[in-house]
Amino acid sequence: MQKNPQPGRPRSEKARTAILDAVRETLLASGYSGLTMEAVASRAGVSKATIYRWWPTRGALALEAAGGQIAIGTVPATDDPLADVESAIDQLIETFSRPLASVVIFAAIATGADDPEMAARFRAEYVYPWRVTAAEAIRRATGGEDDEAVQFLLDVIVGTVFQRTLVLKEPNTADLKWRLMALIFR
Amino acid sequence: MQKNPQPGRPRSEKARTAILDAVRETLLASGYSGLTMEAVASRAGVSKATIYRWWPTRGALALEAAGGQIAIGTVPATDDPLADVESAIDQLIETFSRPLASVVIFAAIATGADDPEMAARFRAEYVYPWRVTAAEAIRRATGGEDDEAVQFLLDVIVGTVFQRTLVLKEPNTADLKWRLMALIFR
Amino acid sequence: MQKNPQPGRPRSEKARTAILDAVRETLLASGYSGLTMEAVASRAGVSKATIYRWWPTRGALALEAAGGQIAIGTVPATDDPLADVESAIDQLIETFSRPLASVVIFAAIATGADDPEMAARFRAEYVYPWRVTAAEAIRRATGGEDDEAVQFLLDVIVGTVFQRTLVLKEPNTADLKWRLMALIFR
Amino acid sequence: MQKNPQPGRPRSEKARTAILDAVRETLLASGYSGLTMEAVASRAGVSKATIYRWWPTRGALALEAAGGQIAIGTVPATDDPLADVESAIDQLIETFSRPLASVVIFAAIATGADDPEMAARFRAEYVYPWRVTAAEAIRRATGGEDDEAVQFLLDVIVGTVFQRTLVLKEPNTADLKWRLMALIFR
DNA sequence: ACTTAAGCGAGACGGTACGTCTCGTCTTAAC
DNA sequence: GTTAAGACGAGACGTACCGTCTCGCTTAAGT
Repeated sequence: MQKNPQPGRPRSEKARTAILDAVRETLLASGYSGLTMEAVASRAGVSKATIYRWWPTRGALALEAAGGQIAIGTVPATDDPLADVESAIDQLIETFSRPLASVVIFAAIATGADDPEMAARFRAEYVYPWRVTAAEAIRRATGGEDDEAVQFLLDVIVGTVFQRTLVLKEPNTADLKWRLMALIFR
Repeated sequence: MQKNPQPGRPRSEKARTAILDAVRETLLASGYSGLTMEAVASRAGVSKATIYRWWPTRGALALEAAGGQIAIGTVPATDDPLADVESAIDQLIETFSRPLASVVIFAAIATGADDPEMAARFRAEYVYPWRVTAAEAIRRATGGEDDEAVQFLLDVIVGTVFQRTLVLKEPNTADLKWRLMALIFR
Repeated sequence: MQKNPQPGRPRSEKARTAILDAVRETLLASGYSGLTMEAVASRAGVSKATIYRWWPTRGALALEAAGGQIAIGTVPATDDPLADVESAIDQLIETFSRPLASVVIFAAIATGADDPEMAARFRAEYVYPWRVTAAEAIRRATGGEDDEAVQFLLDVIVGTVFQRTLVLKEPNTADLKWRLMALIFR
Repeated sequence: MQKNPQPGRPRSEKARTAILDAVRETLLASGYSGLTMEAVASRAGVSKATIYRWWPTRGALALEAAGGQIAIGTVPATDDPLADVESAIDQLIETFSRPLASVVIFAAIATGADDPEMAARFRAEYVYPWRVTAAEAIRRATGGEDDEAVQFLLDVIVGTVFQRTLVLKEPNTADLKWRLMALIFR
């Protein structure tokens, strides 16, 4: 027999969905710089106040709207550690190739300059899970490197893939995985 | 006996200097997002029209103002190729550690999403010279790898250093060079 | 049981009043040429957008702000038609002597060169009512002149009073009415 | 072997003419509000500084450029004083009908609000000569009215013609003269 | 059924910055 | 010394978004 946990009109799921859809459409159509609150409100048929009631900044909005697209998948632990590392690299490349990824990841990194909190949240929510499981795979594949060495290899992988796919927009990702594997494991 | 090469009042070197100084001060004080044309004009004691007369966008302004800070130095070719590669990595780390570098490089990358031309100019002017000479050093140090392999190694170096120093803001850069050297040459 | 007749936040009467007051103060202090949107906004403690939301041009703003000062009063129809014509002339002289009248009437006439619509609105709203009732008074006082003759006499009255009080800024208006009465009625 | 009476390059008559022509063209094409110094300079193929060297304001410029069009002709003194008054009214109507007159006279009056000096110069140079000779004609035609009465009649004439032709833009000026004559001389 | 309280749309509000325009002044080299 | 060219500081233009606010109206749960 619980108390009314929240009196009043409940949050409109319809508005929430319309807003997040509008954010995705706007990001794809106009990029992060075109993601204005007014544009989102207008496209979603929603009042600006409703957006601000639930998301403090457009960064938070973009992050939540694109969440499903930018979360890097975790790496399973099979009994073939090399295959697991391969799989970690695949996850990374695949995520970075998604339509919204480039837009939102750039924004997250660039906004990080002004707003470290958002950058931290981005990493914690969307990168960290992959990082932990990928680290485990590398540790096993390399036969027990110390943590610093593993973290370094993760940075090599992330940095290189980021550079190739997002900064240089190199479309050919086929040999990227093999080159990285060869580099790391002799 | 040449004709007047440029009629009219010549460009004021004083205004130019004041503007570029104001840009640097503003970038350091308020970041790229605080770099408004009005702020620069006001700090430089200059009219907005004068800024727009010479720079079309704040991106161009930031690039020119920070130019000296973000140009990665080229790599000399000595008869110790390994030392040359070390030197290339040093140049990169040292450039990325300069006060303005983080701000402007993030901006260049983020703006690149909207304005590929600026990203291209950034690379051509400030990165490419280093890249060419660093590639040559790697080629010699590795005993004549093919170009694709060399480019890949450059991306590994740039990506890793970018990731470590700018994205993760890892202050400890001491072992970064040695880890990269060890990774590449065995 | 009516529906919400106007959705959204209602117009701020405070802002409206502050703007119109600021317009009047600015007109008196700096004339029509000093009536900039920025000056009004600043003096009224209001954003420029709020002004533009409700008035399309500074002309419309001046007209509305000064409306009460430049509307020429209508002429009552008593059973002494000569007294009514006198009263019509008095109204005119009195209106033209008000503090804002000179500034705004000049502006309305001068702007009329570029923007006939504003001149038309000025006449329709602030002059026409007087003109109709004054015409009726003249008609009765002259014993039924045809309309063209009456309109001509109105132009004589308006033109002469305008010339004397506003163009020549002749302060002595005492004999103006009597001279006009004498001219028109022998 | 005379001394150089004025050292240096003499004033370019060509530039002067080009400027005044450009002023007239601009006034006709864009009205007084379109008469910007930049527009005149550009149309005349002349530098702005050259304009400012010789005319202090655009008002002075307009007045000089349009001078020939807005000077009201003087009234001859024949032995038919009534005909002379008629002639005075004709001069007025004819002047007010010239292409540039409306534009410049409005400007002179409107600018008069800010800059009384210009209004005074306008009257002294372009209206006063007519006014003196017209006053003389009226004095003779009315058999020696006192000066105040004559000045009043002049204001009636000027005011009425201004009102009809310039403010109301009434194109039919045929009966205007006769109505004024009838009003003044019974 | 009635009350209460939050959610919602619409849209006005004070601000800030935008990029453009014209002003009147200035600085140069050519004439 | 005057000219054309054109850069300059100043400051208003009208527009776009910002984040906040004030309305009247839903929409449900608790009475």
